Amino acid sequence: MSTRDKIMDVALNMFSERGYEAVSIRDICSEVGIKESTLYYHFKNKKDILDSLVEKFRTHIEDLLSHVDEITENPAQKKGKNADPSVQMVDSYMIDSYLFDPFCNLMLRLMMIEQFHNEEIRELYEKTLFTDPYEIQMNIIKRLASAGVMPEEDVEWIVRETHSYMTMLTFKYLLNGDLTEKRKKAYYKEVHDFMARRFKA
Amino acid sequence: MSTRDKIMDVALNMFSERGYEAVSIRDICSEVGIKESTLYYHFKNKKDILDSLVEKFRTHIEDLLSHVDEITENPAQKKGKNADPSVQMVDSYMIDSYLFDPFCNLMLRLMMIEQFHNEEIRELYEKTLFTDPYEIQMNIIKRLASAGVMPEEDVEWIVRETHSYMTMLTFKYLLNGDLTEKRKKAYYKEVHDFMARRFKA
DNA sequence: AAATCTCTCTAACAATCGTTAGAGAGGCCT
DNA sequence: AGGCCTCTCTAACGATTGTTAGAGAGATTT
Repeated sequence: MSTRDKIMDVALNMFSERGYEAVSIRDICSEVGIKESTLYYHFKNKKDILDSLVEKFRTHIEDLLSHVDEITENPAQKKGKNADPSVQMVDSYMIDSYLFDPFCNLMLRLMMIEQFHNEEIRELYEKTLFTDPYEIQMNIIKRLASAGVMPEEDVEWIVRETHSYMTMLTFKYLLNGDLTEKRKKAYYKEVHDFMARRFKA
Repeated sequence: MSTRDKIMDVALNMFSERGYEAVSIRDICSEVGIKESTLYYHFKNKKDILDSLVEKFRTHIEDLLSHVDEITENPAQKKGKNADPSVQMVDSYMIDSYLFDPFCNLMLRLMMIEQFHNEEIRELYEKTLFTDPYEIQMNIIKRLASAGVMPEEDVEWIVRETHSYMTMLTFKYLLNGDLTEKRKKAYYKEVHDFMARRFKA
């Protein structure tokens, strides 16, 4: 891993736990094992580290969303031995490579902290935790409804309830204290229980 | 308002927006209009301000919870011209004097920021945003079920869905950016829509 | 009237903050 | 071999951090 990547990695870990302003350049440097002036060779100032993290997250999310669209539109391709409904496929993909993913999870924590005094981060926070997940759920469930798997008229409320349940669980288990195996397990179990009830299969 | 109260008020406003560590003693003092040494007459150090805020919130919440218990157990007393079900009464009480209350709302924001590196605050955060609200909903809906208003076997899932919906709305509208009238209105409307659908009355 | 208590001030302390100038070491191109 | 580019270092800068000693003003108690 390059020095630049190491700096970003360490900075994200510290920022997401203590907040951007509470972490000093010297904290980051001593953890990485470099002198302060070396950091300033890779970043023009402290803010530049934060901006780079946000930019990296932006492109990461774009890739992820386009991949989700792909799965949603061609669910048949991805079916394995048991024909999972695309809801479950997309959800398990979102869990593994978004909510459980170390980089994304720490970025969500960082945004949760910084959103109150940074409008750019606030918008990204709202988009990635509320707007995008809702839209993803909506696309999938609309598709299921038009395929006749569920009644058309209930779509909106099914989406709302699914989305709100997943969101609550995310805040309760994944954006609360350390992301331990125990919390991941508890989260996964509750998601499974909800899905089993909602889409009885 | 006493100097001590002014300090706590200003500190809470600043802590909840920028985080505890990012706010300096001088920031607080110049906003209050006192010198640093005066602050140290009222608080033994910076941490003491935070601890005092947490303590104030703790007793505030205790009072609030005991009042909610009172309403839940004697709903008849509080009925006005139209006989609201106690669900709605408690919920509207919780909204006005908890989620919309300036002190409580700012404390929730502060706890949201500080929970990642302060275990005491994390526990209080989990209790006041997840554990307590769930229990309150459970008490009310159990009461409605035993009164025959709704089927007993569905109680658990009705509580879960109500709680998750309310929690999601809280994070989306009340713990996101500034607490504007617009966001309050949007929150209130969505709560109303959900309740109207859930407890068709 | 003297003494005590309550509250605020001036002025300073060492430590830490973000940031920079400039030198040096190693690899690559001419 | 000489020059250039990449990366890291030493050493320091002015500003800001949390905190404290000690004096002074006003009200209250003795």
